[in-house]
Amino acid sequence: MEDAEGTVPARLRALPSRLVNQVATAANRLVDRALAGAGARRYHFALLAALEEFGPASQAALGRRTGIDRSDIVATVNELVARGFVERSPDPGDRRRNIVTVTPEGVRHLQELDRLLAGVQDELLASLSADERDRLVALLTRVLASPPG
Amino acid sequence: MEDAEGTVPARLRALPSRLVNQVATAANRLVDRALAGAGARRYHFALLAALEEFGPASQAALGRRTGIDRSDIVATVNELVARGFVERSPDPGDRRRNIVTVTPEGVRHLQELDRLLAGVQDELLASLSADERDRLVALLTRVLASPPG
DNA sequence: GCGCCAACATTGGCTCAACCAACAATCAGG
DNA sequence: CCTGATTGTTGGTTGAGCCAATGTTGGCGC
Repeated sequence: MEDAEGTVPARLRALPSRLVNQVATAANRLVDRALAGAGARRYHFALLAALEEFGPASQAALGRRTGIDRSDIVATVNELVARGFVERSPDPGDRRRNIVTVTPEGVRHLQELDRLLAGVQDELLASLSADERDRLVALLTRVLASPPG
Repeated sequence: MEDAEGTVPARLRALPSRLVNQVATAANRLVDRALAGAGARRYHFALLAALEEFGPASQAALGRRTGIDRSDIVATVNELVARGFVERSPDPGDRRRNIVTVTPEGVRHLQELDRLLAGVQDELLASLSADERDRLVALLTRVLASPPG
C-alpha cells in the first residue's frame, strides 16, 4: 500500500479485481483502526446493526443476514454478551434456538460505531464528490447483485 | 454472501466500506478459484506481473511495487523459484540485495494467469456495460490515489 | 406413536492475507 | 570510522472466511 517506487504495474492497476481489493484493504484498515478505538471489530458492528434493524433474531438468522458463518456468530455473540451489548436467551418456542437481543448499552455502542464509521467513509472517499460517491455505490451494488458464481 | 433471509441490513448495504469489501470478497473468491487451477495464488501473479513490467528487481523493490510485505515476498519468491518461474541471484553491485528475474517458463505461466484472470473480470463485472466498467475502474483508481490515512 | 431428515448452536479446526519485530549483513553519509 | 538506513530472513500475530463433526431439537411422513 505504500506505493513508494512511484508506480504499480499497469496490469495490476487495470485489473478491477485487484483494484477493488486494494480499495477494500485501505477501507478495512481505516475501519479497523476506527473500531479499535471503541474496542470493537467489524463483526461486532455487523451484528449490532442487523439486530437493530430487524430486531431480535436467532444466531442462524443473524448469520444469514450478515453473511457471517454460524460458527463465527457464536464467538461474536459471546464477546458482545461479555460486554453487555447483547443478550442471549433460549427461544421458548423453539428450544434449538437462541434469541439474541440488543441491550440499551448495545444501542448506545452501535450509535458510537455509526459515528466512527461515518467518519471513515468520508476519509475513504475524500477524493470523490457526493455525486461520484453515489455512482460508485450504485455500480458496486450492481456488481454485488449479480450472481457471484 | 448467501443473502438468504432476503435482505441485508440497509445500514450495511449503504456503507461504501462494507460494499467494497463485499465486492472484494466475491472477486477474491473468483480469482483464487481461477488461480488455483494453475496452482498459483494472488501473490504469485502480483510478483510475476511486476517483474515482467519493470524487469529484474530486488525483493524490497518488489515489495514496494506490489504492496506486499518484505517477509511475504521471501516466501513467494521461494515458491516461484521452486517451480522454476523465477531466479534469485545476488546483486554484484550491492551485496545486501537479491535480484529476482523471470524465467521463460515464468513468462509462459504469467500469460496463462493473464488469460485466467481476464475471464474472472468478465465474470465479476458481468452486470456492467463496458462503459460502466471503465467508470468503476476510474472511480476506484481515484479513491486509491488519494492518501489513505 | 415412530423414524427420518432438517435446522440449530457449538467446538475445533484450517488457510490465507496482512501485518510486525528482531536480526545480521551491508551500504552510504558525515 | 561511526552512525543510520536498507536488505533479506525468520518467526511470530491477528482477523476473515471457511468447513466438518457433534448433539440437540423440530417437523414431517407414515
